Amino acid sequence: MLKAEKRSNTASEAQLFAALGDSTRLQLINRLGENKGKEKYDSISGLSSGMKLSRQGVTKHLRVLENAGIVKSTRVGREQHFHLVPETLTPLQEYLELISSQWDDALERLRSFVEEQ
Amino acid sequence: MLKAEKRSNTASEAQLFAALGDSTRLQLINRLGENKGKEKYDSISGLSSGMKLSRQGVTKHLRVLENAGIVKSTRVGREQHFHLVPETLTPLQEYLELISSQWDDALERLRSFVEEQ
DNA sequence: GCCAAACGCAACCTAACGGTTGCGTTTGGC
DNA sequence: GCCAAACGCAACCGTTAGGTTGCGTTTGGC
Repeated sequence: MLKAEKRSNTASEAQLFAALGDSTRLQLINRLGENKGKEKYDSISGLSSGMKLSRQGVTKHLRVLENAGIVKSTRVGREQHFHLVPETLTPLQEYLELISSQWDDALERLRSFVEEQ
Repeated sequence: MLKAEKRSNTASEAQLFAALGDSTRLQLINRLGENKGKEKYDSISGLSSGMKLSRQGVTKHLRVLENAGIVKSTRVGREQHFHLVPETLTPLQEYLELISSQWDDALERLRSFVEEQ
């Protein structure tokens, strides 16, 4: 097998970050996190109630999250229930940690370089 | 002083995520991480060389990153040097961890609920 | 069996985004 | 002192994103 690329696929990470880059969608994620298991709130109508925008607006945002793999949905009768898929976000956590650690490493190299002078 | 909100400001987090939600900008961040301290690559022209888009295109992306606080710049003569500010990203790491932990908690509550039956 | 709830589809609109080009200004180096 | 490098500003363009409205369809409950 070929070795994995050093840096994973920035395209898919960009898609994930972009999906999180909207405050309405972050609100939806918050609601799904807080009300996990409470059926009343994880349907489209349930999630829409209390939001400022229309049901169709909420639907569009949920589709974005679903296309990114951040949520999944199941149909139950006439309702569609959504739930989080937090595993999808772990590559982002790793990426953010990588940036920080790279920066730390660079700082370390710089420090030792300076000390050698 | 007032206590901080339970959930930080989703608006600024959304802005940060949005700034990361573009593969060109992730590339720029990667370059700034890899070539930290190498002056040749942290200027606008340096960062533009090897990219597919024009210098002005790169400039616009750098401004987005700068407005979000992910990079900062300093003027040195006729060049503008950019560097990462990784601290800006820690709220995002915390947020992602919060989602995961919330989900775990909810799972735990569900499990104990089931076991009580 | 009928009505309302929950949803999908599609058209439409405006504003923002990603990108380019053209041109002017400051600055470094020979 | 002159030229080219590095950059800022502004106009422009096509596409996408966020949001609405209208209407049709499936489904649950009384």
